[in-house]
Amino acid sequence: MSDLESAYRLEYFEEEGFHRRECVSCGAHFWTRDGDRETCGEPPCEDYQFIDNPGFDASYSLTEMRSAMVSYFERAGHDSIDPYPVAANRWRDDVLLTQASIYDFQPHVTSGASPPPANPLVVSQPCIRMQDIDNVGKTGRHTMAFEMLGHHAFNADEGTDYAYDGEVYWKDTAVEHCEGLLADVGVSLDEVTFIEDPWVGGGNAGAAFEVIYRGLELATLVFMSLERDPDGEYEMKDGHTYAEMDRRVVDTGYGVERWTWMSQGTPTVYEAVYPDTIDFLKEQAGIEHTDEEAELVHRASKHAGNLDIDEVADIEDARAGIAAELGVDAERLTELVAPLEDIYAIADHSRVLAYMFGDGIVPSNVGTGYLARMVLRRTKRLVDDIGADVPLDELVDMQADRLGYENRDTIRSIVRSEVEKYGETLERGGRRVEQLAEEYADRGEPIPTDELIELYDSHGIQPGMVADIAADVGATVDAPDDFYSLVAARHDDGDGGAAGGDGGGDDRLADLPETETLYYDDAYGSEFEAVVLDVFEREGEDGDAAFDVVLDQTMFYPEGGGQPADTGVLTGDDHTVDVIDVQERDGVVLHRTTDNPGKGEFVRGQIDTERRRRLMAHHTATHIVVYAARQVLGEHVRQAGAQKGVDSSRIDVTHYERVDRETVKEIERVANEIVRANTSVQCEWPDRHEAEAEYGFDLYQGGIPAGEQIRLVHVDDDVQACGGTHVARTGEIGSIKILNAERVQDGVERLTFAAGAAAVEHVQGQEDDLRAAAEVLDVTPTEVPETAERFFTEWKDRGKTIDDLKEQLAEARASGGGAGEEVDVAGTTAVVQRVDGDMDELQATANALVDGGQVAVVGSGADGAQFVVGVPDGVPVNAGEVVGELAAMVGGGGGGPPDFAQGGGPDAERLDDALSRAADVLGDAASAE
RNA sequence: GGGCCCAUAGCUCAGUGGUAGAGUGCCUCCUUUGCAAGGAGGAUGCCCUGGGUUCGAAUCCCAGUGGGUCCA
Repeated sequence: MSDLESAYRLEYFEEEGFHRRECVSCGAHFWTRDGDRETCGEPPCEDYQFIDNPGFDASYSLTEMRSAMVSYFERAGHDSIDPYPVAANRWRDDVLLTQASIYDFQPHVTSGASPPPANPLVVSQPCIRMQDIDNVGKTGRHTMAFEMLGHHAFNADEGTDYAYDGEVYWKDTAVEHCEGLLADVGVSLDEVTFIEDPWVGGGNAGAAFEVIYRGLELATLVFMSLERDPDGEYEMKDGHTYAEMDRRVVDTGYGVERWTWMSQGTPTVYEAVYPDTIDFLKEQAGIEHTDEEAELVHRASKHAGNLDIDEVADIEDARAGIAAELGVDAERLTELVAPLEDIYAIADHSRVLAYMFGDGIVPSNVGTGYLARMVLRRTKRLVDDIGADVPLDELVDMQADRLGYENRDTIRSIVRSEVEKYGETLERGGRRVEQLAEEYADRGEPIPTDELIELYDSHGIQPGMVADIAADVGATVDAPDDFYSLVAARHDDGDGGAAGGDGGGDDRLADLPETETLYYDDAYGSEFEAVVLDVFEREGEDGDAAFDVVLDQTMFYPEGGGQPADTGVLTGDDHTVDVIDVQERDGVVLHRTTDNPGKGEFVRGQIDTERRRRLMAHHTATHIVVYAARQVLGEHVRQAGAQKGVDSSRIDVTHYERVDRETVKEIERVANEIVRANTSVQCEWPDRHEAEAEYGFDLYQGGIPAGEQIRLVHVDDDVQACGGTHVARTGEIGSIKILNAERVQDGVERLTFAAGAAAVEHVQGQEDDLRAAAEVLDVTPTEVPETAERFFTEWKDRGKTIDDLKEQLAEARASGGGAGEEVDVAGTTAVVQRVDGDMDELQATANALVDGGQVAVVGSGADGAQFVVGVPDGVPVNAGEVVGELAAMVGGGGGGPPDFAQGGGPDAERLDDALSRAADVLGDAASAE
């Protein structure tokens, strides 16, 4: 088994007189032009050496740095392409955020299935790395948001089957380009080291260099040339073996922020990248340092590189170490530095939010929306902590402005709405915590861990916040160090094994040719002729026999893209079989039938045209509704899921507020305008990259198709990648009726609508309902709302009147006397009375009797047999026991407090028997006391 | 996509299978005409909706609706 050592011996290094050295501090191997060099140059082996000592000839702003770098690579033969969105899930479904420039080309380009937009190319790609969130502000070099400038080349062996072939350039040229750029900005190449650092990721691997200059990693050059293979000859650090591929990808990453920082030599990267924001925040937070303090902060920053929480066990210790080195008190250092760290983090987080909202992410409890919400809340807390009185939307807007986003109004409005939601959460939580804290403070106990977990998991309140509030009322908190892992444990319920794959797997299927699809040529066609290529016998739903029929060509649309399958029949010479479902597997269309049409037979297919027309109308209408929603709600609206149907369809769209009734009507109005405009619906199959370049990633509303060509559907100004069947002109839809808007997730609104005939049917159905209601009320439909309201208030008033009357009746009964049997129990008069009313009436009567100083036993036969027993204060009879015995006689049970109890049973005929024995029961109960 | 929590007076919320509550706001009266005043009395309610269990459900179970929150 060989290692990668030979992969690092480049001809370029040989020619240029490089030396391979081993770092005396960490043992890493590196290449350098300086034969005397002993360390690799990267912290912790060396400190930063460029602070106050800029490493380039000139000082660059971020924008200047980016354009200098891009133009260098353009001169070196690269095509520059526009960056992709930070929301990577807009073109791939395996990750949420863009974390590197290579993400732009995964998975289809790196796998060789699609050609790159240019080759070689350079791109300055905005990236977000959530995993760095705790380092931001502290290390001086970490940012969550950054631009990774990558120059990429995609190489493949001649004669291979990939979407690109031939050798563009490989390791030597890549390193040469890197040094060229460094020299171009004035770096003395003797000071640069190339550390060998094998790279592994996503099933691929390869040699890689970290490029270090004056203590800072300025670039990583990755040479992806291996793929996972159990028999491979290279064993990598992940423990798997890898083998050489027949394609090779140059994947480089240059941190534009770090280059900017290097050019300026400021104490932190943040001051180089966001000088205006930092000054602004310092001013708002009222931070002023004496010369001596400023000097201390300045010196401390040179050591901040060692504060990486991923590598330092305890950040307090690490800071204490720095303080000791500077000869100051650790506490004093923290006091000075902490607010600055917060300010740095705020600047960075605001940029993250600007990217996220600018690229159309909507805050939510799921996906990227959740990440955005977390960042926003954290940022809001930091702003509050430093005591700056600046609305968060303003800070984010400053960044959005700088980044050149055009949807700044939407961004601001999203941020405001989200800050408000957070405020409500905090207020709600605060009240809850106060109560809890008082409770535990009274008992002199700390708030226990499981209460904290509950508060966090269900109400979003951090333990730190609980502690703050608790302290106000003198309560303490029992917060363990492993708090967050306890929360995580609560979510682990040992998820069951993955669902088994769907059997099938016939080799026969793999041998069949792709089915020729006729539905794209003529969406209105309904009849076709075909040859049965093969028939697979399957087990149907109820164990009945079912068949998957493969034809050479078909007009049946297989389920896909949220559009259900067509149904219909296949007719042969002897018999006709029903097609009940249609699915597609690797280009082969499977027609699920109830009978076997016979392999090799010649059949005529006929699809259910009424069903198909309705599905087409709904599908085109779906595009229109999304488009209308974007017009009305804003550009951030994206389709988050869709299901077409025959009677109605639904689409889920992202939006940061509830869609109210007025807005629904507006969307409906715009949608119907497009219908009435009767514009034609066009389909085309352009090259994927050309389509992306022209229309952007908004194309992929309904999912991301594979392949070099994609199918685009144009409806009015709307363009989407879509594989469905559509009507030819929007007018054919007739009308669109939005039936309902519901919030399916936070930030996702579901619009249910009907199109064409289905829309009319729904309106008719609703009118039927309204007329039925009007008939019951005996008014015209227009008078229904008013009448309903009048009836409802009248009904409520009557309820109150009835309650009053019942009470009066009860009092009359109680004072009228005579109606009931009176007996003496323990020196008090007891009244046993039958009153055939409901429970309220019985209770009122009993209350009235008790108020008169009498024991009450009231029974009713109105709804089964029911009793209420009331006992005045001081009479030694347990009402609950009496009721229990009486109720038992009618086959039921009962109970209640000793002074007032209820009970009953189903045996109404025995009610009088039970009442007649009530006196005895009372007597027994009294003597038992 | 999954987990958890919540829904009761206009508002904020208690409520333990047995007669629906508090604080605040509201109305009336009194006191005082002094700043978030004091006193007395009064009205508040489809206890989210629909099923189920039970003699009896605001309370327990199931489903739905609406909201919150954590995780991937």
